[in-house]
Amino acid sequence: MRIATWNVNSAKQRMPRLLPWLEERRPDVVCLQETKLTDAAFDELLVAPLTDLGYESAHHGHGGFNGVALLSRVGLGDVERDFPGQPQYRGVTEARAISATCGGLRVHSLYVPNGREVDSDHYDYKLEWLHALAAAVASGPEDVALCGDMNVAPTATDLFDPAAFVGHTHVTGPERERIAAFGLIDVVRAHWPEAVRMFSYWDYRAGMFHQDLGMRIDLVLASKSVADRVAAAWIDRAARKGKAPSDHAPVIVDLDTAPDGDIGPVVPPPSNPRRAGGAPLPPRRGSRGSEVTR
DNA sequence: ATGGTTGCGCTGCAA
Repeated sequence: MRIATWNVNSAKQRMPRLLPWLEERRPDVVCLQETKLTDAAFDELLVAPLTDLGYESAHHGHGGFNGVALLSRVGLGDVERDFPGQPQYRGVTEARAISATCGGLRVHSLYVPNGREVDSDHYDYKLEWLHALAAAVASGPEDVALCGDMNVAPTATDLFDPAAFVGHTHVTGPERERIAAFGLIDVVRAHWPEAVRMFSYWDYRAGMFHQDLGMRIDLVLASKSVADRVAAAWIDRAARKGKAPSDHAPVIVDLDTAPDGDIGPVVPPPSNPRRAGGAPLPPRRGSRGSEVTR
């Protein structure tokens, strides 16, 4: 079962990237953030093309800002908008969380508040929001994956230059402590413990992507029961390239055998015909191939 | 350069 999460920065603007990406990567469960749509607009724009691709979907949004969605081809049960005890910002409950049971797993699509400045009410809101989410998740099912834009870089390795972030949000002790307090496993980092420049977000401005000056703030945090099933975990950096990208790249996690031994939906081969069929790579430059050295 | 870009929805604000 393939799970993906992607902050699309407007589902409407990203449709020309999102739909072909779904066809190419074939995720079974997709968590979207920053759709910036109302539920009515999501229904009008996306439900028909998603149905054609085999997805059920659920959306939670008020338009303008925020907005989260779940897409699934492996069931979409017990959909919940917001979470119990979710804090408000200045009297408003923002559309930043939706969860459902997909393929036997409780999946959350989350858009954690940005925090803006450390000395702001938005930062306090961010910390409260993460604390309340941890309590809500702790009282939920054991098999869980929190997927989304956490707006926290877990460690200094997740930043292009730690010195550039001193005094800013996304890197402070309290933010990182709230992420750690979930007691869940950051499955991409667990899969690539030594990787550097493994980013999921690059600011649109000043050629940050071109210079590979990014951050890893889009995470899949999973219970050990789920993390033990991870066969692959990676950031789809190619989706940040080209025309009209989001400023975030998707995160993709493949789970192998389910706990009951059912292998579940099999991920089809890539649609790219040049790669389909497993054509052998050309020999490496300087390779002697199978020649026997005398 | 107190900068840069994108999106929303009107004009400045959020990211």
